[in-house]
Amino acid sequence: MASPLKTKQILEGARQEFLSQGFAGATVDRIAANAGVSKATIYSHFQGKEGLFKAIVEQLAQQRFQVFEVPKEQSADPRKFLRNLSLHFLEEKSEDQEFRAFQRMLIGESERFPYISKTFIEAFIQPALQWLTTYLSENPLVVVKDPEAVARVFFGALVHFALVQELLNGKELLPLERDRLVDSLIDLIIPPGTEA
Amino acid sequence: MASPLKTKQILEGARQEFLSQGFAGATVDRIAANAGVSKATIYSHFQGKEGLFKAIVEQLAQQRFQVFEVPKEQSADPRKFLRNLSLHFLEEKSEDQEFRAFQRMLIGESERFPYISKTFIEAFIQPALQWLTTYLSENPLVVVKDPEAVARVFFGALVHFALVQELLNGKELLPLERDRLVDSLIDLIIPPGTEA
DNA sequence: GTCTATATGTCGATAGAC
DNA sequence: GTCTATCGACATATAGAC
Repeated sequence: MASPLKTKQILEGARQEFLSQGFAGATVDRIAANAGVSKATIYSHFQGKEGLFKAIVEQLAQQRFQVFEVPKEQSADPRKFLRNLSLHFLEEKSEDQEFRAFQRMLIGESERFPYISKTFIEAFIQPALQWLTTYLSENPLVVVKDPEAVARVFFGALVHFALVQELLNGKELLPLERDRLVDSLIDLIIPPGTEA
Repeated sequence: MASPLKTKQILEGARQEFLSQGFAGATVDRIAANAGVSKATIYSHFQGKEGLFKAIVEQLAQQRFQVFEVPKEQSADPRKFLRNLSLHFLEEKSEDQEFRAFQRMLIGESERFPYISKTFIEAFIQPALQWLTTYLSENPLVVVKDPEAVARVFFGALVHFALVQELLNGKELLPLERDRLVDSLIDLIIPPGTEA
C-alpha cells in the first residue's frame, strides 16, 4: 500500500510547497507536480492534505531542527565561548532558508494547528533553554541569580534579532551588526573583568 | 463611487477574516457576509482581495499599533521605571488578541507581502527601539556602553518572551512568571546598587 | 451605489482502467 | 500501486437589473 520511493518524493514536494505557501495557500496539485506523482498517489499514501501537512511538520522538527548544536570543546573563557556560540547560531539560522520558512509557517499557522508550535517547542526551544540554563548554573565562572530567566533573556535576544533582521527584512530599515548585539549581550550576562 | 458607511463595514469584516484566516485562507464571501454587504460592493470599493488586504494592514499599523506608550511621569528610579514599563508592555500585548493575530499574520505573510513587515517595523518596532535607545543614552543614572544594541536586547527579550508564551502556547510547556523574566532583565541592564 | 445572478476557474478528493 | 479523468464544492471576479 506504500512505496518508499514515492513516499519520499511526495514528502519532498510537500515540504517545498507548504513551506513557501503555508497550509491554506498550498495546493495538492502543485505538490503532486513537484513530487512527480499523481494526486491519487498522494491520497493513497497520506490521509489528505492535513495528514500530509502533519507529516511534514514532524519530519522537519525531528530531522532538521531538533539539534541545538554545542561545540564539544568548551573554551575555558565563558565570554569567548558564549560569543562564538551566539555568532555561530545567528549566522547559521540566518542563512538557513528552510529554517526561516519553517519559522514563518510555524507562527502563521500556530493558531489553527497548535501541535506545530508544540512540536517545535519540544524539539528546539526547550532543549536550547535547558542547555543554556544548565550552563549558566554550573559554570563556576558565571554568576547569575536566576539562570532560567537569564537563559530566556539570552535566547530571546538572539532569536528576536534574527527574526526582525531576517524574517521581517529589518536589515535594511534597522541595520545593526551582529557583533554589536552579541558583544552587548555577553557584557550584560558576564560583565568584563570577571575572569578567574 | 464610495459610501463611507459601507467602506467602514467592509474594513471591519475584512479585518476579522484576514486576521483569523491569513490571506490565502480568507474568502471574499465570508468578508461580505461579516460586513453585511454583497461581494459586488466590495469590488466596487476596493481593487480585489489583495487591495483590501493592503488596506487592512495599513489601517491596523497606523491606527492600532502605532503608539508605543510611555508614561508621562517617569519615576526617578530607572529600575522601577523600566520594570513597570516592561510588565505593562507584556500584560497589554499578551491580552490583546488582535495584536497577537496581527503578529501571526505579519510573520506568516511577510515573504509574500514584504510591505507588511515594512509597515509594522516603521510603525511599531522602529519607534520603540528609538525611544529605548534615547532613554538608555540620556538618563544619567543609566550606564551602558552601546545603547542601541542594549535596546535591542531589552526589546528582543520582552517580545520573544511574549511570542513564545502567548503565540506558541509556551505558557504550558515552558512556564515562567513574567516577573522573573523582567526582574532578571532589569538586573542585567541596570545592576542593583547603582542608585544615585 | 448596491444588489442578485452568474461566468470562469481551481480546489480537495475519488472512481475506475491498467 | 499508480495513473487519467472527473466529481461537486467553492474560489475570485463581474454583468446587468434596480
